[in-house]
Amino acid sequence: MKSILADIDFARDSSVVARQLIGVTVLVDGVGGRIVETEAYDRLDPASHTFGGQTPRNASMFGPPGHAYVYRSYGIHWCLNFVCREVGHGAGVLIRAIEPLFGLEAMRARRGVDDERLLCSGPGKVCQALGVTHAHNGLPLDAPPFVLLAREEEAVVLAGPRIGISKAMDVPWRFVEAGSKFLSKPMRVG
DNA sequence: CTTAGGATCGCCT
DNA sequence: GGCGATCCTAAGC
Repeated sequence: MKSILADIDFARDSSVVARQLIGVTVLVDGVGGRIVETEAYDRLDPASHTFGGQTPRNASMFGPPGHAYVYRSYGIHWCLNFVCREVGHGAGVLIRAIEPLFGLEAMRARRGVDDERLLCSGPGKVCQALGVTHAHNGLPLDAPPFVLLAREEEAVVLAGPRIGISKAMDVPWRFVEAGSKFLSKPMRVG
């Protein structure tokens, strides 16, 4: 495997970064795989945690780009975001699904399931499988335990509406790798 | 296939 | 008190 570090410009718009991240490999302590599903969120976006301004929970999303924003979802799950734009802006990319490639047994042990398709097919599952918790909130993505590896081939990316939100449903800021079997949900066709 | 409910935390009104 | 950028299980069609 080629270990070329991904050179993502996290200062760009989250929608641009979200598309560029499809096909990039993310590892946490050596466990991870190819990103196949992302969603973009922005300060001027009613569906974003940052829409209402800074709070203790979302503070790291207002921090420097290229760092992690980890939040607790529904009081139970963790969700991992990559911070975008500049300090104080409040934008990020939610990592929604990964194609498991490295550390499969660690993932199975943490998730309690065997089926590869169920290991990382959702934002909460990704964090459970990779061992991401609040302890990772605010950490830089270019230093351990994180590793980002460039994609080896161009990815075919489809865009569509985001999942699990009740505002800005028409904004097509969900990005998936076409044909992937590891998505949280298939991309609507047509 | 679809829908419903429970778990449970941070921030909102 | 209410509501999520969720997940799992169960039940109904």
